[in-house]
Amino acid sequence: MVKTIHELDLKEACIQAAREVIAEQGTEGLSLRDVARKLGVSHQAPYRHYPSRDHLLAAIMQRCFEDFANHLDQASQAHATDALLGMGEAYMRYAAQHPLEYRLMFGTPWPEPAAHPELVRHAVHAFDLLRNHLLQQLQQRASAPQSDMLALLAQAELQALFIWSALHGMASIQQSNVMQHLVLTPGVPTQAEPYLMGMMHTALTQGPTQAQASPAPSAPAKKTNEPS
Amino acid sequence: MVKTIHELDLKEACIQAAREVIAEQGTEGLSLRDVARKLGVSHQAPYRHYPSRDHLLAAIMQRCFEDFANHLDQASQAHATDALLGMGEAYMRYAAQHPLEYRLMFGTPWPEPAAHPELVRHAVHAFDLLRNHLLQQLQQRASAPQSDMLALLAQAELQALFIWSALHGMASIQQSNVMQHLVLTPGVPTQAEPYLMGMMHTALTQGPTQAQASPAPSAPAKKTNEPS
DNA sequence: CGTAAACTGTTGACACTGTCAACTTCAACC
DNA sequence: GGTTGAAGTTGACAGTGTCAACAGTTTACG
Repeated sequence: MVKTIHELDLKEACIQAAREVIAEQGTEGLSLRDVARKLGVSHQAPYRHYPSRDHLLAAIMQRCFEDFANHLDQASQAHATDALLGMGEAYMRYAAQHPLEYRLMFGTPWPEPAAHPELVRHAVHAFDLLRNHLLQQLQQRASAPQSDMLALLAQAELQALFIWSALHGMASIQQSNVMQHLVLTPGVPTQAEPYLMGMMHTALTQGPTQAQASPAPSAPAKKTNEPS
Repeated sequence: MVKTIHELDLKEACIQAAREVIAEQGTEGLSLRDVARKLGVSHQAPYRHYPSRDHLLAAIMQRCFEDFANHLDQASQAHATDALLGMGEAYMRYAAQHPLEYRLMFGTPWPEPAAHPELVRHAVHAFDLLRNHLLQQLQQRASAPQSDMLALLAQAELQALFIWSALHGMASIQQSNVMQHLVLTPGVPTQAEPYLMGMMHTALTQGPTQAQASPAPSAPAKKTNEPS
């Protein structure tokens, strides 16, 4: 039995084969024995490189996060006039073009988080891209040169979480089959995404209003940023 | 062998037992044989009432959607001053208190959508609650009595999708273990949710701005609503 | 009433999965 | 040359969803 299959080492080939399976059948349909068959090796061969199925999954998720971060970074640099809008569109584009990878990253219950520190590092990096960009933008607009650096950072993080929430929420909803059954007014499904972008833009330039109601009082009504 | 277990019929008992398993071990850990053992019946007994594991899952999801819709409806009525804010808080509260049920509804790849029309009906109902409330609110604010009913509906749907996206996104992120590893500025995690509510409020009262950029032109820049 | 059908539940099997344990190569190194 | 360690193979075990054939009970109907 010729074994011309491992041009690259098995460890790498496993990831590649597994990603193909995932792109076809989704995360749930992935089985170690399947990738082994696909590579023409015994069902225990992958087990020699990954201690468990979850470890292989973690490795794949890590790759996806790398790709995703690169995708975002590239787009923000290409879209010079409004890098933020560029990142937002890139985010949605990635989710639309790689639905199963996206679901793998953000929709799958993670394997024990402590056991895969590398995975966490790569996942956090994608978020940092967004946060740093927002921080930089806030610093440019801030009138005083060093106006409470920590407050600016917190501001950027809140904005980043808001943006991420809105984008992820819409991407997630568009993928879930629920959307197709909603019986919406004709133009709405295609308008939803640009509308969301517009709403985000409004909120980001105006800042929050009438925040708290019943829950914990926490801080005494954080000052909002008002550029111009 | 006494069979005192079926006070209710097995069909109902299955759902109840399965929900317990899900609340303990998550959706992935659910097995028909497990609920059968838990009920003291043979492994094929549940199979007599549900054609497959997916059908049982669909039945449970349906229940969850009922509970969820009731939760939202109750909250919106209780919070008379600002029903919309009430629904938003209720949404986040439900997600926080029933994380696994929430994940089951919105984070699990659905079984064949066409095979479970009842499920779709109940899922859509929760969305309709939000949409109808927004429509009613828009109608109250509209100056002209019948100012293009269809446009108002579309407006309500866009707003509903925006709200849903933001809420679902934040809920989903808070559950994903990623949030815990982000190393945020101290106050931020607790401020994130009220901040999001404030941003949503701003966007809803102001309307979208600077929507389109590069993608499809589509409609000629829909007019935004500007109350007052 | 009696019989047949329908429903509900049981047992046994099959293919499939992840994972453990023991076995074979086989190259590298002192 | 013998030892060691890694890489890969085979075989087994428990667990799963699902199919098929069987048994008990309830219901329907002539």
